[in-house]
Amino acid sequence: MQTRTRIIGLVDCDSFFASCEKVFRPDWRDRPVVVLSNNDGCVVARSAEAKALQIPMGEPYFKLRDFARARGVVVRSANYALYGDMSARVVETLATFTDEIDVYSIDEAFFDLTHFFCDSTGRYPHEEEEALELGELPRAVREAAEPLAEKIAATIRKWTGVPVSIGLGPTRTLAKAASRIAKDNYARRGRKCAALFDRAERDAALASLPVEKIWGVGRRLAPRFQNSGLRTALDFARVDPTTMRRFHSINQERTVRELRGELIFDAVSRPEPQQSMQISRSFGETVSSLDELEKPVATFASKLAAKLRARRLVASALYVYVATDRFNAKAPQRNGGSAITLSRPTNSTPEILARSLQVLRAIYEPGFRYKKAGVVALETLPEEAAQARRYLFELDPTQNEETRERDRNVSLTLDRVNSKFGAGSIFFASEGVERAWRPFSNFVSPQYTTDWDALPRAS
DNA sequence: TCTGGGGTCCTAGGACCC
DNA sequence: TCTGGGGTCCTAGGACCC
Repeated sequence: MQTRTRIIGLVDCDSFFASCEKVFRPDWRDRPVVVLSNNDGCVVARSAEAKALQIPMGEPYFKLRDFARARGVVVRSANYALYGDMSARVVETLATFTDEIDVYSIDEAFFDLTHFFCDSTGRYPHEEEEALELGELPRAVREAAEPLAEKIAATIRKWTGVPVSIGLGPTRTLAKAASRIAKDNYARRGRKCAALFDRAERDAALASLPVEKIWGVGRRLAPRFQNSGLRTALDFARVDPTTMRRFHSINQERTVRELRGELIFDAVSRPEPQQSMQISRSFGETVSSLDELEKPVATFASKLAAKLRARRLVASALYVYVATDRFNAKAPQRNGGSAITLSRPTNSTPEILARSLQVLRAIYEPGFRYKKAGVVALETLPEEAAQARRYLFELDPTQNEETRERDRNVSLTLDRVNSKFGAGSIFFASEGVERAWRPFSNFVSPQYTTDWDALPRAS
């Protein structure tokens, strides 16, 4: 049975982090810009000019430094406060066109335009007059959808300064492929959008897309497909779905179906609540003693609790891990971690902090130079769900209501002060004042949009 | 000083049960 | 005598995404 073809779009910001940096520095408009990961470790975003210089994604900065200096590449440390705020502006602009949006990541959002083109009975005009195959649209609709996408892209650019590409298709996987085609062919076509509804056009486009560029085919699987003669997305789409499942897994079967125009991943609804949340960092310098290791772990635990509260979630369990430098082959290696179930789901800072340190003390082993640690909240639940559950279970006798109330108040005060005076204004002594582990961030731009003192000046 | 951080889903295999 | 078949739950590991 064939259901009505949906019009699914993907807004994909071009070189997002690099573009955000350029918005506030017009003088960098034509310069290569790269943005580094935490700890100034490796390249995570490259402007078009930087890509033209063949700087690879993921390149460690220490390998790039001399080249960047010689070629006038602008190098920035990641500034997530800025990118998060710019991302919200892009989504707000998109929301002026449609309510049906699923923010997929900091630089991508899916949306649905089906309702724009259907009449009051939910049908497309002229749909009966054309013999439509799976994933196809009536010609008139097809020809109107792409200009609308162009308009959305132009509006986002105008209102936020961020350049975006938009792909349209009957499924998420095809919308994603279309956005890539729009990006790859922008110079030649001069358009920021592409659509894959027409069967012949779709086949031609998929034939030009290498198999490793398919959404859902990564670094490990791509060589396997190539070895069996599947070199393009079109080759891939032509494999029988059942065969694909037998030789690979249900994920690859779904990808085949989506490339054929069959809707598998719904466009806008992803109702499942988040299941885990973590804070982890590599350290600027290795640390060895338990005493020193407690500071970053306490800091991550504290940040994690605040992040849980911000999303109105609680954690049912915690996992704490520590690791040595995996790139240092000469140093003895250790990866240790352990989980602990909380007596009751919580997002209070004092409790998460104390329990995290308890786990750390249990897994700590002396004699290693630790380079990284992380604290993970597991089995996260919405606060309301946890609230409702309280009445179903016995209260934990080891912790009375008074203590919980006090912890809640401490957490609320933390949030208020840090929101008013800036993140990190107050913190627990166990987080430490001297932070040898603090990651490097040597080239960070101002918080142009979230800090009054950093507003750009017009002169 | 020299290589990021935060997520999701699926599968295989073991333990255990009838 | 001689080792079925099916189900569930859990965990570790691998794959993917940005």
